[in-house]
Amino acid sequence: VSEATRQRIVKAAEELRYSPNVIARGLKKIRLNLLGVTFQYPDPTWITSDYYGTSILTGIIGGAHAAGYSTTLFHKPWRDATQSAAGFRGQGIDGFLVVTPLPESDMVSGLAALGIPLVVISAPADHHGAHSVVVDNAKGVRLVVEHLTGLGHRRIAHIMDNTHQYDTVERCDAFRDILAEMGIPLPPEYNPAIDYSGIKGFYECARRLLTLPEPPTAIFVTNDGIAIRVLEAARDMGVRVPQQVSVVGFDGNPNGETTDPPLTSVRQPLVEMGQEAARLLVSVIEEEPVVPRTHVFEPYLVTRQSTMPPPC
Amino acid sequence: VSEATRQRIVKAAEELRYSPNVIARGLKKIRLNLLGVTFQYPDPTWITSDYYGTSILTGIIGGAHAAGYSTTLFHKPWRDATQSAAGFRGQGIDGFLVVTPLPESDMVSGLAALGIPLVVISAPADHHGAHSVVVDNAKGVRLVVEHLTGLGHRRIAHIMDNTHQYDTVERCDAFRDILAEMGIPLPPEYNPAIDYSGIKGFYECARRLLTLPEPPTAIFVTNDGIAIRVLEAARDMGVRVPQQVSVVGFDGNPNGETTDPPLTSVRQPLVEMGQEAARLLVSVIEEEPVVPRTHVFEPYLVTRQSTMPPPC
DNA sequence: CTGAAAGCGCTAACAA
DNA sequence: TTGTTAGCGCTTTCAG
Repeated sequence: VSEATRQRIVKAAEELRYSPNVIARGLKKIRLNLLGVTFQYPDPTWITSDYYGTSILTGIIGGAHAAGYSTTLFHKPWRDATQSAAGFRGQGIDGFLVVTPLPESDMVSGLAALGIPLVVISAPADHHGAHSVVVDNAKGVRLVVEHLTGLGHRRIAHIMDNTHQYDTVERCDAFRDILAEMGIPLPPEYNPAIDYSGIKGFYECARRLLTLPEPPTAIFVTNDGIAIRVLEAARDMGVRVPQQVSVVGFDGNPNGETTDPPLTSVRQPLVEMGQEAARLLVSVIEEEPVVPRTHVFEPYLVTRQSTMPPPC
Repeated sequence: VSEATRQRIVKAAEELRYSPNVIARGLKKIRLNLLGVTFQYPDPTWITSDYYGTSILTGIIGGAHAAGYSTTLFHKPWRDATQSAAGFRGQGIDGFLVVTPLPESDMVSGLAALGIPLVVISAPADHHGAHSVVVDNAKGVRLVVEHLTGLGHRRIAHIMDNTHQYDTVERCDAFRDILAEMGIPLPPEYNPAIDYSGIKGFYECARRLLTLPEPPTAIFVTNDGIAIRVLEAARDMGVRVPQQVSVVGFDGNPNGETTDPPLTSVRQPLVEMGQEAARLLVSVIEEEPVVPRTHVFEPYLVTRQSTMPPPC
C-alpha cells in the first residue's frame, strides 16, 4: 500500500470512528485477545471472595493486560470431560487459566485433549502438555515446623480443610512427613479437617483442639483465612495467643497484619503466580516455542506476634 | 420439526460433542452472553485490589451468572468519547457496567451515544438513559454524625481522598452540610484529603490531625480501607482509640471486625448493588421494557469498639 | 416440515 | 499495488 493512500484511509477511519469488529475476526480463528479464568468450585463468586482468589486474579488481570488481553471469568459447572469439555470451545476465549483443579477431576486432561491452550494454577499439570504454576508447599511447611520447633514446640496440631485441593493435601502430607522425620508424634486428634459449609465449623474445630486433655501448644492452619477465625475462636474461649497457644497460617494475607495478635504466616507470591500464569498462557496462545513445565514459586515465612515459645 | 427427528438430531449432537460456536452467532448481532466491567482508574487490577471493588465484582459475577452471562474485565484507557468510545463496540461484549465513572468524564455519555447497553455503578447516570446503582451517601454520613454527636463529640474531622469519585465528594459535601446544619464548626484543617499515590500519605494525614493544638475527638474516614490505616497510625503514635480519639469508616469491610479495636463503620450493600446492576444490565440487553432510573441502596451503621464518648 | 441460500464483518488468497 | 472473491459457523428467510 502506498503511503499516500494509507494516510487517506487512516484519516477516513478516524473520521468514521471505525473500530474493527473483533467478533468477525474471531470467526476466522484469529485470536480474540481474551483469557478465560475457570475453576471447579461450584460458586462462581468464589474467585473474588477470598484473599487467594483475588490475589491470583489480580496477577492474571495484570499479566493479561500487559500482553494486550482482557480477562473473562468463565464459570461453567464441570461434570466430566465428555459432557463438559466441548462447552469451553468456540466460546470466543483464546485459552483458559484453570485455578485449583481437583486431583480427581478430568478437567485439565479434558480441555487439553480438545487442543485448548491451558495453564494450570496451584496444581501440577503433568503429562497434559500444559504449563502449571505452583508454590513449593513442602518448603513452606518446613519453614513453619522449623520455626515452631525452634521455639521449643513439640505438641503441634494442623487444621486443614475438606476441599481436596492440591495445596491442602500437599501441606498436610508435608506436615506429617516433616514431623515424622523429626521424630515428633502426631496424634490423630491433632489433625482435624474443617468443613467449610458450616460457619460454626471453625469454632467447633478450634474448641475441640483447645479443650483436649493435652492440648497442642501450637497450631499450623492450612490458610490465613481459617487461621484468623482460629484467632477469634481462641479469644472468645479465653485462650491467649501466643502465650497459651501459637498460631501460624499460610498465604501471607495482609489482614493478618492487623489481627490481634498479628499473624505469623507463610507468604506465597500469589500475584506474581497469577501474572506468570497469564504470561505463560499468552505465550502458548501465540505459539511461542516454550516447553510446558511446572513453575515452582518459593514461599517464605513472615514472623509476626502469634508465635512464641510454648508455656513451660 | 417432528419430535422423532428432533430426538435423532439431539442424539447425534451429543455423540459428536457438538457445542455451538458463540462467535459465529455473535456475528449475527445476537447476544454473546457476556457482560463487561469497566472503569477509568488507570490500573486494570484496581477492581480486585480492595474491598469495594471485589464486593461489587462478586455481586456482578453472581448476578450475571444467574442470568446465564459471563463477566469480562474490560479495561481500556479512556481519553474522551470521540477517541475512545468506538473501541467498546464490536468487542463481543453485550453491555457494560461502568464502575465509579468520574463526574468530569464523558465515558457514560460517550458509550450511551453509541447505543451500547450500560449500567452505572456508584455514580448518577442522569439524562443518559442508563440505569444507575448508588448508595445513599447523605444518609450514611448522617448516621455517622448523629452517632458521634450522640456520644458527645463536637470536634469531628473528616479524612477524604483525592480520587474525585462521586462517593468521596458526596460524603464530604454531606459531612459539611450536616455539621453546618447542626451548628458544629469545621475548621479547614479538620478536612484533609489523602493522596493515594504515596504510601505514607495515610500516616502523614493522621499525624497532622492528631498533633493539632486542638485535635479532633473523632475522625470520620471516607472508607474503611483508609480508616484501618488511620487506626494503625494512631497506635504507632501512641494515641489510643477510642479513648483519645474515635474513628468511623464507611463500607462495612469485614476486616474492620478483627482490627484493634474493631471498627465502627457504615455498611453499604456492595454485593447486592453489583448483583442488581448486573440484573439491570441484562434486562436492558434483553430489551425488557424497564424505565432507566437511579436505584438507591440504604446504608446502615455498624457500631463496634472504635467509637466512644470524647475524653472530658 | 425440510432444504437451500444469503449474509453478518472480517481475512487471506488470488487476479487484474 | 489494487480490487475481487471465498469462506469462517451460524441464523434467518425463502422455496420446495
